[in-house]
Amino acid sequence: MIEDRITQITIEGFKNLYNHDINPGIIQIGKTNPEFRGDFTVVVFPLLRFSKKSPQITAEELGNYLLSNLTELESFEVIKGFLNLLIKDKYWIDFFMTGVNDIEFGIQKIKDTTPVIVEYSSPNTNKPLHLGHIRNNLLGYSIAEILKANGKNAIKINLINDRGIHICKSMLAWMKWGGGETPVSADMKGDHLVGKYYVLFDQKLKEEITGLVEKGYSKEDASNQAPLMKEAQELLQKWENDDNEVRKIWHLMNGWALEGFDRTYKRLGVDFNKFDYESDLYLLGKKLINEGLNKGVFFKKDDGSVWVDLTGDGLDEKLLLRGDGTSVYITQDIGTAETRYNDHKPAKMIYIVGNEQIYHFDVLKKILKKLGRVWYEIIFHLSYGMVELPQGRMKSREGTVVDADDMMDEMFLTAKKTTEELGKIENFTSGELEELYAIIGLGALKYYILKVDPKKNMLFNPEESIDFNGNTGPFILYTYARIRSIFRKAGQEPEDFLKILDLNKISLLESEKEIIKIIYQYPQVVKNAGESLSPALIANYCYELSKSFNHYYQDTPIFKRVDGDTANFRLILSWFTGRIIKHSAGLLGIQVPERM
RNA sequence: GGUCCCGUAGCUCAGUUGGAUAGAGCAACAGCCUUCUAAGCUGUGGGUCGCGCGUUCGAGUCGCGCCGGGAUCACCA
Repeated sequence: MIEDRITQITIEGFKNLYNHDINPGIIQIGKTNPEFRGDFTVVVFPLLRFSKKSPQITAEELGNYLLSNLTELESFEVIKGFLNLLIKDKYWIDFFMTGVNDIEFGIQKIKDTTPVIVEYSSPNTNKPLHLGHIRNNLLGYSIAEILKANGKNAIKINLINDRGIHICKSMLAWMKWGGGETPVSADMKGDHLVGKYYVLFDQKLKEEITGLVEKGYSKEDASNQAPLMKEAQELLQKWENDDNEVRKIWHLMNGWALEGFDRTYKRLGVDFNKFDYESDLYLLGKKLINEGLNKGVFFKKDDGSVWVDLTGDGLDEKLLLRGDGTSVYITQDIGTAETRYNDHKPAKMIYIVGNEQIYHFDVLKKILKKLGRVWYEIIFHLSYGMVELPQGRMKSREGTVVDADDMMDEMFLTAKKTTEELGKIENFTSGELEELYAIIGLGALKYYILKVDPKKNMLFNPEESIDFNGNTGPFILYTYARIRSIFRKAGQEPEDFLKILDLNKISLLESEKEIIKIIYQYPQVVKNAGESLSPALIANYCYELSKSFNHYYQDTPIFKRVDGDTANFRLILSWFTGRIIKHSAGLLGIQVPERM
């Protein structure tokens, strides 16, 4: 990195010019603002206390020192307290040549085999996935890919929340009113069928509660004593007691839900290294609760329920086990964390879970700490923001959710409609078109979601379809397709041009240097994205690069009407750009088309 | 009420560890296909970075206090 050289020689310069040893930390090197001439800018203000001279003079003196000691430096210019450095084209051309020959450009070559666990998706098996889950899945998948590009051993785990009172509700409704309906008989995806009964349960329960309230019960009593609620709770106890009949139905309905999820995952293009099932792990949590009781860090109330007192940590008392002995959510999370730690000894356990559960993870870590699990510190909750609709957040039970499968259908149709309107379907087979629509539709959706900073809430308006122009996924795909098209027209593959590439006579256009400089940043962007676990950085970068290329392409002939060496260079520059677009899109889980 | 997150153009979002006159896209308007894909490119208009005080040579960025919005504090997950 040339920045490191600038830093190093600046330190040297301060020693020679002013006889001061300065700390590399205070040397600020940034990109030069586009309105000025230069590639990098050294901000001299923080250095004045060492030079004891005015900003102008200090910058001049440092500039001259750099000019005679940094061979890559072409010239410099001082404006106010800013020392703008212009780097020689040769440096950029050399970088270009090295990068283009590095087939793994941008990714970390030093591999770290210590596992980093990324838990994401983690659906409940009582209802289908919605747009919020899509955000979760895309973030999880992308973050794992970004970590891999940073040389980490990312392990993707999906924890299936397949037990609990919510599952029992769907089961109960199906047992009572299902009439033996199956996904086949109903011609419905399994997860949607199970979800249908979850909603039905809720409706019937509400009716019961209303009835009870009319009879004079308080709202709270009515909710607690509604027969359906009691039945669901009994079902949960039977389940925990391994009741054969209950387990059979549970197995059946979970199977439907999981089969449905599987199809959604495949279509969305996400995958996992491992599936954990809450039903397998929740008992471990109970064991740890006992350990805590024995150690005296938890306590039991008269009704038999188990609690932990976190008031000393600024939180509240938290329930760990119900009075009837059944587990709650956090019970199994304690067991799961312990198992994962023991099984993998990971450097980090990243949980991709919505920001509504910040408190939950706070509690989890504090509990593990109380149990003496010092590794609680490796738990990192990536709390992403909600996807909101114009009328507020999505609510499954109120039917204000955007279903994941519907969403993908819609994106596919929009892609189809747009492509047809633009008249770009000639020379495609119908199979190729299907594939193209899927790539474009999903690309638009994924980019739309991932370009937003994960921790921020985001708005989705179903009335306005996701855009295909401007700062969008299709824009990026289009740029890639354009580049591929160039090679079809040029008649040879990039490697053929690379073989005969001669850069000796090339002088860079501003727009070419601009693209090379953006490519130059790529490894650092990948690194930043890995450190901050933010696919948004990759998305914004990919857009920036695409935009820059489109600008270039608009008024620069790539291989027509230019001499051979220039054409070779421009072709290879286009190829390199395309490679970075494809790679960065890949980190987002976005595929690119050969044509569109 | 306690804790946490957010507030940047009409809308959706960027804005590196504090640096130069705060950027994109959409929407609006005006242009550009006889040359490699116009899902593109160029231009115009649009801002009290919620408000105030402070730290600093310098604050959208850091600190404190307000205002507004959201999340959470369940024998829900």
